[in-house]
This record gives sequence, structure tokens and C-alpha cells, in this order.
Amino acid sequence: MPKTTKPRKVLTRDRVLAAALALVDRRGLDALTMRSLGESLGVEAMSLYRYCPSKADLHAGIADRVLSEIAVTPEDRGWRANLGNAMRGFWRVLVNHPNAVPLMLITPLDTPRGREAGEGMVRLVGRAGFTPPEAHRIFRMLQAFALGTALMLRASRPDRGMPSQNAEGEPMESRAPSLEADFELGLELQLDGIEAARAKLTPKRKHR
Amino acid sequence: MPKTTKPRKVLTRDRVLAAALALVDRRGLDALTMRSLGESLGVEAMSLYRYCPSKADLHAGIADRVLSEIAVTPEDRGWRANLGNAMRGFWRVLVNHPNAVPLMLITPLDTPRGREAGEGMVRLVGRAGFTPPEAHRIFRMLQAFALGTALMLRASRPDRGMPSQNAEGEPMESRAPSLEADFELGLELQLDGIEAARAKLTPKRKHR
DNA sequence: TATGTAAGTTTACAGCATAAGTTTGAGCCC
DNA sequence: GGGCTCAAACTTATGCTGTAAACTTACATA
Repeated sequence: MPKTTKPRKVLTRDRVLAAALALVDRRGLDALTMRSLGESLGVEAMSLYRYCPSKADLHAGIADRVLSEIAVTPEDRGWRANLGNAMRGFWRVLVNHPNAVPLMLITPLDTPRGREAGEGMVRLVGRAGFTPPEAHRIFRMLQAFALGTALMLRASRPDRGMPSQNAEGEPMESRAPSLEADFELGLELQLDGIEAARAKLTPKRKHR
Repeated sequence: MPKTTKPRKVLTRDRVLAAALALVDRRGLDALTMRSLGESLGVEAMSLYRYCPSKADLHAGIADRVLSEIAVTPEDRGWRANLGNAMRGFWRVLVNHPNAVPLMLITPLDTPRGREAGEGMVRLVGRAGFTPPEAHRIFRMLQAFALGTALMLRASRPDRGMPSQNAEGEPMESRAPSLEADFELGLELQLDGIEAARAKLTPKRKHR
């Protein structure tokens, strides 16, 4: 008998999560089942439980992996540009993985990279002159707005994974670019709001 | 044999939806199964399909029913109070039915009462001096913020229906009131932003 | 009284997450 | 080389889920 020893140690948690995210991107959240994920890795469903002890854990892992794609460009152009660009980076990641957005609500972003990204954002808000509690609140407003817009964008297209009853052959791209523009307008409006709040601070607390 | 004719006409779509919402409120979205819903109505699961032809339809019906609880108080105290109070009404409904919030993303609120409420809000924004397209965008920003905040609030508690791995016996109410206050602060900040955008309009377009 | 129709039940099926038990094979010390 | 050990992968099985299809019951009307 020929020595047909297929390599045994092919699976890792990282490979599982990468395949899971790819599957979600390609075919939607509903298509992510242990069986289909196993198949995409050439492995039986139960083998995955060694690396992700439950489906909830798999979900958290995917969310963490998505967040790792946020690009950090640490140049300092003043609080408004810093904050705006950070939010735009977050937004781009959400748009690149629309089907994974619901996973971003997991105790919101309570995952290693989620906490890290969140703390960075809070620091950015703080540098505009707000106290840590104030900065936290403002950050959560921006986060809620971005997540909400991404979820609405996702729901408004006949995407896999959501209950959306839609006639066939529709234009279907009519609303999406609008919601994309919505994000930009909403962001600028909120930055204006932050600027107004900033104007009410005791002057010495303001930074650039 | 005694005439044990149980009354036949006990089920209506409205009764089904009311029971479904009650079940979701009490035990979470995951606990809403056709079987458990049937049981709560003293009926077999399949009977429900006469009134809700699919689970997606049931979800849409629940969303519509939740929206019907928005209280309308049409007094005119200027655009800012009008808009703020309308949003607070929307928010209260979301907080009263946290487990149903994910259903509010259904093609967002594309249900009779959802459209009605949305159009009312857009009209309110328009009365601040914005054109209909501008008003739509601003409304969607507010909507995304409210939904996002409600979803984060829901995810941050060990509620039924979401993958939340949480140690037992935690304080667990620590974050919730904070997120409640977040809504108020975020709303005011966004109203400030709208005010700033309004200041840039050609003067004649402004109303009270 | 006969008949059509609406309401509710029964049965059945495919797909889901996952618990429990079993086989496989690689690396290691003697 | 020859067992030993143990994790990795597989197999089997259980109890959920939504819902299709066929069936039964009960009532309204003619």
C-alpha cells in the first residue's frame, strides 16, 4: 500500500477563522454552518470544535479578525481629521464585510482587537479636550451611528443572510450608494456636533 | 357525548403577533419558535401558518406592531424640540422591547407603520429648512444612531437571544444606564450638528 | 340535509448545533 | 525497530428547527 499519509496538522484556529470569514463574505451569515465550513476546509464539521469550542466562539473570532483589518494611519492633522479618518477606516472595514457586521455587536467589540481599537478611538476623542467619561460617550455615539448605518445598508440589499423579500431583477443598487453617502454626511454632522460641544468646554481644556 | 365544541375562531393574525411579541419580550428572540408560539396560544405550530405564512412574515409583523406603540404628540415647539421628542419616542419603544430591536432592521422599517413613522420624521426634519433629500439623509442618520445604540444596549446585557458569554452573578446593570444616558447625549450632539448645518442654509429656507 | 370552505392537526423531512465515543497517525523514549 | 501516548479527525446519535403536504374537523350557506 502506498504511503498515502495526508498531512494531519493542517488545521489551525487562524485557518478556520479565515475560511469562516471568506465563507461569510461570499455566501452570507446564514451559509456559515459547521458543516459547510468543514467542507470548505476539507474536514468534517466536528473537527472544527477543537479550534472553536462553539459557534458563538467562532462568531467572536470572525469579528476579531475583521477588526484586525482596520488600517492605522497615526499622522496628526488635528482632532477633527484624526477622528474623522479613524471612523472612515472603521466604516470601510464594515463595508468590505457587510455580512459580518451583525457579529460586530458581540458585547460590542469585546474582543482583543475590538478593545484595542475602541481605546484608541476614545483617546482620539479625549485629545479634543474631553474627559475620559465624555470621550467614551462620544465614541459610543459614533460607533452606534457607524454600526447602525452599516446594518441598514446590509438590510437594504437582497443579500444572503437576512429575511429580505425582494422581487427579482430589480435595479437593487439604487439605495446602496445613497447609504454610503449617508455615512459621510452623518459623520460630518456629528463632527459639527462635537465641535459645538467642544465650544462649551472651559477654554483651557481644548487642544488643537 | 357532550357537545365539547371548543370555540374555533380564537386565532387572529393580531392575536398571533401579540403573543409573539410577548414571547420575544419575555424570553428573547431565540425562544420564538413556531412550536413555542403555538404552545403559548394553545395551538399546534402549523396552525400559525394560516395567519403568518412564514417566519420572516412573523418577524415583519412583530416589527410593525412594535412601531405602532410610538406615541404621537403633535404639538409644535420648534423644530428642535419636535425632532428631539419624536426621536425620544422612538427610543423609548426600542428600550421597551430590546429583544425585538434586531427585527427593526427589516429593510429598515419597510412596513406600513414603519413607512408612516419614517415619513413623519422626514417631514419634521424638512420643517427645519432642509430639502427632502437632505431631510432623508438626516433622518437616516438619527435612525442609524438610535438603532445602533439600542442594539449595543441589548448586546451588552446577558439577555436571551444573543451569543453573550458572561460570568454568573455579575452586577450586569452597570453598563445599561450608561447607554441610556448615551442616547440623550448623542441626540443632543446630533441636534447641535443639525443646527450647524442649518446655519449654513440660505437664510430664507429656515423656519422656526 | 348536502356541500364547500376555513381552521387546526398529524406526519414527515431535511438541516442545524453539538455531545459522546471511536479510529487514526505522528512523535517519542527504550 | 517496537510499543506507548495523546491529540487530531471522524462517526454516530440526539433533539432542536422551519415548513411542505395530506388529513380531519366544524361551521356557514343553499
